[in-house]
Amino acid sequence: MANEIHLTVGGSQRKTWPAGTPVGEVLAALEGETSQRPVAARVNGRLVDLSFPLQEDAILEPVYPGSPEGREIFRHSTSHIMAQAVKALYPGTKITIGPAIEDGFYYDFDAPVSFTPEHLQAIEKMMQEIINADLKVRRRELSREEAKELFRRQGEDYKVEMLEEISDGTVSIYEQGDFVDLCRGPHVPSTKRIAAFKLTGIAGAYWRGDERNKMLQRIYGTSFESRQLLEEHLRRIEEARKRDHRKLGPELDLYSIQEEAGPGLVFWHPKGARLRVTLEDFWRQIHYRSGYDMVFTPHLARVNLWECSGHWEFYRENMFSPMDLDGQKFVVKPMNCPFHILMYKQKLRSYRDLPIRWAELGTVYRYEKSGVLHGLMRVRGFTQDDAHIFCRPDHLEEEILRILDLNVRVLKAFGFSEYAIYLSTRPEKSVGSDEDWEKATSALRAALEKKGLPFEVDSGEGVFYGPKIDIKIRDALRRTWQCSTIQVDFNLPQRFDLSYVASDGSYQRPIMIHRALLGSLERFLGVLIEHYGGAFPVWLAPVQAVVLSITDAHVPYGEGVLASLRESGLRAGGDFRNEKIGYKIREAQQNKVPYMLVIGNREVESGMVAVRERAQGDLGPMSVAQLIERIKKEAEPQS
RNA sequence: GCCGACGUAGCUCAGCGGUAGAGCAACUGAUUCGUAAUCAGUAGGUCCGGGGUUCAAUCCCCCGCGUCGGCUCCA
Repeated sequence: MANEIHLTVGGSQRKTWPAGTPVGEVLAALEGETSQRPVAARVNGRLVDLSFPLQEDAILEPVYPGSPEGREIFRHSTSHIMAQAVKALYPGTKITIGPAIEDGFYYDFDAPVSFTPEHLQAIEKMMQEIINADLKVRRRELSREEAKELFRRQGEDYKVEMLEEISDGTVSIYEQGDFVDLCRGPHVPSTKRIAAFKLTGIAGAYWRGDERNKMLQRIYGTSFESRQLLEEHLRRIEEARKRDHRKLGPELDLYSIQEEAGPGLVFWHPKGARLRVTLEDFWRQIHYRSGYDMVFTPHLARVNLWECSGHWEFYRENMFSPMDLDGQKFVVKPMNCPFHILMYKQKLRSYRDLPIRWAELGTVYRYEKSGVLHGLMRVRGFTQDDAHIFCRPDHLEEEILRILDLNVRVLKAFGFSEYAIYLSTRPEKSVGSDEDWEKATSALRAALEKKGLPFEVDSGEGVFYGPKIDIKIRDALRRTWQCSTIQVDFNLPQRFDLSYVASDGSYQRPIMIHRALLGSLERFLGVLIEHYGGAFPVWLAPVQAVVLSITDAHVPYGEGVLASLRESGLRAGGDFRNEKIGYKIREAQQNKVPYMLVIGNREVESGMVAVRERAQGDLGPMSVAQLIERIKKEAEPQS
């Protein structure tokens, strides 16, 4: 005799059902045929399969494929389908793990063949067959021992290894056709529910993410609840590809990286250099206005300095090998801090001198493993927009607040107003007293709160020498980039025995703050190229305007216009070649120059220029003075 | 560093065991033109580098270097 249970669906629908009814049946009866079908459900907040039998009164919420949870579920199911296809096509393949990730899923395999794009096509075909076969996805619970036996018989060593480490007595497995996987679920009820999928890439990945372990083969893919959404997603990837700074940068003649010179070493061409100079000028100005001083320090130092700082001990694998000079070892700097510290120590400092704020666009060299280099984003020589603040403990919160203030102002100038902020706290291995850590961490936290900046706490993710704030910016394609970092340091002041004379005549230890707002100029410029898609705003554009002559007869007038633009400080160029105007416009447009100034008979006669803006098109005639004023107004950084 | 793919003219790419080709760009000439490509001609290559196999290698094999996709790491 089945008991009756009461179910609440969608807040209002209360109904009575026989106990043991599967979730899917209840939802199907309530939803009718017309509405979107759920892929899973929440029962009293817990995610379950549609086959889950309801045994007690519950609040029932359907999970639809379009929701973030729904997507995660069917993507996870798609990864199972892929694993099934791979096992069917390539016997002997061992499966490991295959989760849903942001924008898709992957599955890691230990396979006897090494996968190529052609294999992916075959796998996709097989996956489609599995989907068309409408295989039911069944959940089963068994004891850990039974599961181990099951996977052992199938030769799934990785699953057995995983089971060894699971402490629960019972585990769940999911089956579809002849495929079985150890999995928590939930999953879609049938393979047919995967509307649109695509395999997107092959890569190596270490078993359990540990480089000492075996390298497995990972296949990436994605799936969506409709074909249109999948196509939209693929278009977005295409858009990101078009904006790739590694393509746009050389195309716009901004920079190059050359095999002949070495990997990860950047050459800034004239246009890229203009961009960088503009950025640096802005940066220096805003720092002077914010109470910083600029310093310059050497690129080399005796290895002893790095021994004293601790870098030689802890950071050596990232440093270029020392060079022998007159029997002494010198090292190229991977960081600027020890130099600023040496400058601090040049004289006795009074508490009245603090805080000292020293900023430097310091070029550093770090040995990065060859496989991690990536355009401008990850290089071996780069310039940090570095600063070190030496202050008293009672200054700390105020200084952090000032940094955050400056930080936000600088980022906003480039149109970055959305951040993901992380406060990282004390890690296991660290130096300094509990009290220091506590004070510094709460100063960081208080400053963030006062600024009203929302943040997440990354527990134990601080650097060994102190807590830190990291700010990631979100770009025009909504991708995030780590740029700014603010780190409190108890370690270096102690290692270098820094001190200041306090008001009572005693010697006290200053606190040091390391901070970078843009991070590295190379990376930041790379981010900017992608953020703007190469079409820099007028204030940054390496060339703000080009003068285009229609025929040779207009060249002298055009040269005059160009001269006055340059005279008034604008970055202007001219294209006076014997080419048709359409050709010149096309080229200027491809170079993403904000203003194109067309010069023909009409302009020569009226003493004007015909202005074309790269996005708005033809703006009509304007006097040169008017134009200069317009561009100058647009060229002021927004800070 | 690890796994895999790739490397042909400045760029995008074709080719293939018998000595390398296109389009765009460059250069020269003609054309003097009004808002995203005027026409014609010329020139341009250690086919990433080094070994090996072969009568013969850009092509096949091995070793490097570099790039790309990831992993690990990170500004």
